[in-house]
Amino acid sequence: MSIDVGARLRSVRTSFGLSQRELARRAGVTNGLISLIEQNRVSPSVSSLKKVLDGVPMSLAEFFTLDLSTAPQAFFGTAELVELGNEEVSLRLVAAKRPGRQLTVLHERYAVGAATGEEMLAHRGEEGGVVVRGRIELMVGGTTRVLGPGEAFYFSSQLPHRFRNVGREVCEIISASTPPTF
Amino acid sequence: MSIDVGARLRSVRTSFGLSQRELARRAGVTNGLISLIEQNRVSPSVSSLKKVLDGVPMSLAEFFTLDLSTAPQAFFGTAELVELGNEEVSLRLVAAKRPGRQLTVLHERYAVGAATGEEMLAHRGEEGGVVVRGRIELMVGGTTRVLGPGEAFYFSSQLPHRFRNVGREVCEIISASTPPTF
DNA sequence: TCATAGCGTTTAATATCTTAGACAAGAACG
DNA sequence: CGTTCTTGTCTAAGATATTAAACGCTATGA
Repeated sequence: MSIDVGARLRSVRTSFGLSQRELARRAGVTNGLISLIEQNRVSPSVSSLKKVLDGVPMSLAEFFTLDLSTAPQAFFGTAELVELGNEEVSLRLVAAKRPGRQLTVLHERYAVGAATGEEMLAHRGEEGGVVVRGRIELMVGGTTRVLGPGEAFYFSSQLPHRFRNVGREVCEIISASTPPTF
Repeated sequence: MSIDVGARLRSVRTSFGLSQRELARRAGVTNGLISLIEQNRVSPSVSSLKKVLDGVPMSLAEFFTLDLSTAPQAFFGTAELVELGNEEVSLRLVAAKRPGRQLTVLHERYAVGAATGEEMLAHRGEEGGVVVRGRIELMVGGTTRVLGPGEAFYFSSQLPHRFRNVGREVCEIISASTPPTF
């Protein structure tokens, strides 16, 4: 069928967190038009569709290139995270199935005494994160430091690094790295 | 008044070698509408623009992604070929600067008056080649040109095209096909 | 020279889009 | 409980897109 412009526009608008009236105001059209377009009650002229998209903003090329089937999931429940780790170190991956992902976001959980291994890790890219609970010993390059809740890290992954839980309780970290390693 | 829909459509139509009436017939609209759109006298509705593009055929995404400034070079003079071979085997590379090329070259021979058929060819992929001997008339899109020894061609096979030997001797060309067989 | 056929353009009538404004439903608040 | 936001929807009137048919032009050929 003829390109579901309505669904595309609604998807775009809501993903930007805009109401019909707010988008209409930015685009210089009426809210009623947005409504009619989204219901496919009318097929907008290219010029008015462009005006609408200018309010987002988004180009016509991007609009028609959108793949609705791969509507980016923005929120993930605990059960929707993919478990990648082992008994000692739990790695819960966010947005695992998202194609073309440029980030690896992990919810890491280290058992008492657990570490990322005897060997130092080293790979391309950068990574960073924040400690949520417990205490983690982080070695980066030649430097070692123990981080507690609220403290954070960010370094080039090419530097040899290792994580180790030196506290008396489970340690949790939220981390991100690029390019995606998982 | 950005996004020159009229110029885009005219570029697309002529590159496919279609008249306004022929495109209108294929698309199921009137020739007058094509004319008005190409002059930017009206801004077509998305639905009618899609109908028009269906007659080419081309998707809305491709249409709005078109880069009018970078029209791919379709013809190459002798001086525009890049010499890659040695004394034993001479390799004159066609469209050397074209990125993402995916071709393998073949050898064809046309008898006097021979052609690839009355119908225009159109298929996926790309093709190119060099005339070795004789003269060949090549139609690509809306353009026709007679090529002689040393001259060459390279175009997207989606553009309607036809070869015809208009000389008085056998014509040899080195042609290419896609996807690459070697 | 006239006739025919093709081309892109233009115009008047019609179909469709777009606006302005009103409507009903839901949420926040006193 | 109302009041006052907001949300998306709907409708009649106005603006614009689209059609059908004609125009002027160029080329071809009898």
